[in-house]
Amino acid sequence: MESIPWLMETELQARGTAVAGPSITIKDVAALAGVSAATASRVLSGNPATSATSRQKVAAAVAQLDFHPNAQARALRSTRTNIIGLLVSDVRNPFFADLAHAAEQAALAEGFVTLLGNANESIPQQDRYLDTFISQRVDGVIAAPQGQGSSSLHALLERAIPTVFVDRTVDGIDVPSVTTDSDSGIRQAVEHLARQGHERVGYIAGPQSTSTGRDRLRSFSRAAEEFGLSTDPALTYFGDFQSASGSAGAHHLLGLAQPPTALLAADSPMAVGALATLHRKGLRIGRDMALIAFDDIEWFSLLDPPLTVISHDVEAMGRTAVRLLLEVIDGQKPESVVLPSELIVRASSGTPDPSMGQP
Amino acid sequence: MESIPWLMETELQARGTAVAGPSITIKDVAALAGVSAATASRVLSGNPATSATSRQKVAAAVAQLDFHPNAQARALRSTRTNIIGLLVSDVRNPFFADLAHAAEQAALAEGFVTLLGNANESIPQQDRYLDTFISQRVDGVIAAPQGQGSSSLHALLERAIPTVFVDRTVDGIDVPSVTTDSDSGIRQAVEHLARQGHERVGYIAGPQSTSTGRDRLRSFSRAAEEFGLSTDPALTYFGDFQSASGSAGAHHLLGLAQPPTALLAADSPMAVGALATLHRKGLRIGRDMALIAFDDIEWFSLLDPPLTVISHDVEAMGRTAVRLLLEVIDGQKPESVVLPSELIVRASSGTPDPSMGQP
DNA sequence: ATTAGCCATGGAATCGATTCCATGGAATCG
DNA sequence: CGATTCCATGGAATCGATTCCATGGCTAAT
Repeated sequence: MESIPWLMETELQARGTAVAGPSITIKDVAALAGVSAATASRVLSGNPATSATSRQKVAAAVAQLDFHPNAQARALRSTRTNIIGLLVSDVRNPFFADLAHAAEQAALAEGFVTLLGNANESIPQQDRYLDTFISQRVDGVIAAPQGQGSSSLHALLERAIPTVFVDRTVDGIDVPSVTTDSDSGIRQAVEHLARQGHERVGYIAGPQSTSTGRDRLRSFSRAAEEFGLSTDPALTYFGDFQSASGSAGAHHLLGLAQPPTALLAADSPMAVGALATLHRKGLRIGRDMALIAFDDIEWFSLLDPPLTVISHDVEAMGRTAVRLLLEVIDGQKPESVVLPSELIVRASSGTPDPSMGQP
Repeated sequence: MESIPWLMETELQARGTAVAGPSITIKDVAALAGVSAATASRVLSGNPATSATSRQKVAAAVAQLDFHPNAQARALRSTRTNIIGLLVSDVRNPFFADLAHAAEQAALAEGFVTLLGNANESIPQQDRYLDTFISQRVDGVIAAPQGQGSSSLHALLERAIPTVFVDRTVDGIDVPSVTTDSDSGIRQAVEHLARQGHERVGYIAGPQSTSTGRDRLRSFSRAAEEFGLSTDPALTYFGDFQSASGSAGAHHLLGLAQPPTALLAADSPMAVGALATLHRKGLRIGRDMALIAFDDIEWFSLLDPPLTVISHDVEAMGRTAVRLLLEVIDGQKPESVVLPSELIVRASSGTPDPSMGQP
């Protein structure tokens, strides 16, 4: 048993604040255990070529020194970092918060830690993070991508860094993905509104630089036509998936010469923004103006009236993304997964107010 | 100009999916630029001891090879990782989502990336992450800690890893922190309720294993006494800062022999839970039962009635935490920062319904 | 009993960047 | 014009773990 002078607790305590000493390495552990660094390493990584004796001695030394292996050194040699990069657009959006939580927990269960990046719907910032992920030599990336395959995205794929897209995809880039089949939910929503007697439905679209923005708009247009709603292009407002654009969108649509009697927002922050505008204008939701949101959030059902939404299982999406990513890391080529969406009718989508639309 | 056969794009493209080749190192860059690795390294790290010629040649080589330096190797030698660890309890809580977003953006602006950990209000999971942060040799940690200084927390501090507490603190651990002065906001809220004529106010407390849970309860109790409200201990329900416990708390408090006429929840998820219970019971908020939440959230003002809240500046909290952390990393010993809180009166905190409290 | 085979072990090379140190050439000064 | 300083540069050591490879001690098989 050796004494390691610069580790003596008493000395540290005496100074009040600890001072960074030379950190403990596997050699210290090996020396204390009376084995070589190679053997200590084998014990730590669970290599079966170790005797019970050395396993026990190394474990004791690790505990006594409170040894925390240097992840950088390990990663450098073994080319595995046990880090995954998670790129979302904004964790303040509850959808991405749920997604990030689910992915992070699933990754942790598999021994990975998560580097989080918020792209803020900005392509330069997305690229900044992808470049960082490359430099960090992450074992894999889960991304909700934006745009049409930026240079950093190509750099990622050229280096064969395992990547899975989540929520969104990029045309022409063949990467496993976990997405939502927005079409079914939107179709149900439009059908539901048509049945309630709505004819002019305003659509607050997401940015057309995202696959979800495009897909949902296409689904909406197709369904509007199918169920005989107005296909007036003025009824579509292009937002950016953020709350302020929802407000602006609602404001714009309500100001049309022929305003809609119902609004459908392509994500929840924009729905919240639209809600705020409707409140400000004193419109009663579900009576003066119907509102349906894509994405369900716990408290949407607590609003008065409770919001009709298109719901999908975000937690499953995060979990599945991690599962697919692990398969890619493992050298497999998993199939993409498409999760269902469905309409949940609550009380914000009633029949149109006859006083609306007739100025 | 050399050719690097395994990097030829055509070959990669031909295979459809890229195959991980030997990755490009600084030696490749140096060779292509016709300088030594040492010089290339100096250029890359902005060391002034470089000639304009080599700067230009290295830059060209970096661009041509799309070189991304191996962060692990760099960290191993230089003992700086440019990674900070961010430990929160749950990003699905909008408060922590805002905090995480603000901290991550501020860190990015300073050249740091963020490892995110969700402790889920679980001490073992908190420790798991702190241990991981130690192993990753992060340059600093921002944590919303729980409990009374776990072993991993001490391990962190013994190693002199720069740490800043955010939102919460741990008694007896002297670490710079950024917290909210909950007391002023809670005092205002209680005074406001007293003025409205409430006498029995139910308090849905946070877990007493957190400093915020304890502080807010103490503030509430003190204010209740000061303004002459009932100090009946049955009016305090102990939740865990998560939504379900808010529901349970409201349910429990409403079932008392002498139920309260107002509820105050110590964080927003519990307020949402309480809201759900009130809805389910058909109670009109602000009329049958007043409700005030600690933490403001964008859509609280969109509820009907808009929620009275105790608000604080979460974005500033995240930004400040990063600033303090950088100061600690820089060897300084910054003062802790306490941010103010204030009551925002909206419509959920009206006068008590005389029919309540008399079964 | 002798050899083949297995297995735990330690020494040494390795991962990729940074940094210390010695060196040689140009610039500057007396 | 010779001596001194300055500065860009390359070689080599280094960070801390992993892993290849050779070795020696055992057991098992003939």
